[in-house]
Amino acid sequence: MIDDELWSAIGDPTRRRMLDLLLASGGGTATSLSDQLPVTRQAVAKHLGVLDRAGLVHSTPSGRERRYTVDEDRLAHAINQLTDVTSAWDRRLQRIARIAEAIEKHERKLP
Amino acid sequence: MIDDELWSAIGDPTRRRMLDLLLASGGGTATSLSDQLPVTRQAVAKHLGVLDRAGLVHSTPSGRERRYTVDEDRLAHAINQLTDVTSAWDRRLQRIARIAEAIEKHERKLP
DNA sequence: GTCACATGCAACCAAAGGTTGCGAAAGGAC
DNA sequence: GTCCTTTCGCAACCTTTGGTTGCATGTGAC
Repeated sequence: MIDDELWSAIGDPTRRRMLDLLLASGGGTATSLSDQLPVTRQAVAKHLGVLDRAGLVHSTPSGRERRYTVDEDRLAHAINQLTDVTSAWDRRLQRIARIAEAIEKHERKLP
Repeated sequence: MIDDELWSAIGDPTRRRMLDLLLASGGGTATSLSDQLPVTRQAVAKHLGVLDRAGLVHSTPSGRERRYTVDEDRLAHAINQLTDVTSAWDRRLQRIARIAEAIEKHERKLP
């Protein structure tokens, strides 16, 4: 089964963009992230708190700033779960498509 | 780019379960869904409204009940977008893994 | 006609994403 | 050292959203 905290952590579009930015630049602070996002530093800080509780990022204080980096193993885990969900739906859709096709073929025989 | 309404529609865990139930039984009503879910009929009705606005389900009134079915093409589209996001992250993680490996190899040469 | 059941609508509540405002700690300029 | 800037953390507040209860309406079964 899927870990709901993980999913809800990456379910938010702002958090997805944050993870993207952190991956692209190899880490960052609440302030540096908010520069590249359409929300305030405080909103970013709250999201970082969510990501931290989900284990997707880790933070280390360094002087007057606090640097966040992505936990790549954990993110890979989350991505695997996402893939599982999508492939499960894919299989179900394909099964339905096959059934629909069979019904159609069946009905063509008896007008 | 990703359609945010689509993503947010399938981003909610209850709505995901609803789509699953609708696919499994080939359609259903707000009442029949709420029987199989831990929420009230009215909550289900609201979710069905969201899914309907996102184009993921369609409804047809039939007598005193209103029957909902999944728009499979649209859901397939949403799943494709999900797949795109996950594979984009996958590629990025792999690139980072390669870089990290290269750095490690480089540092082993100069103690 | 009456009774049961499914729906739709409204009011209300709690959590989450977002904002502004302020006080405190670290670093650099002088 | 003092001053100024920057970064952070905390609190109060607003809005949206997922959820509830309550009630009125419409439709099928008897």
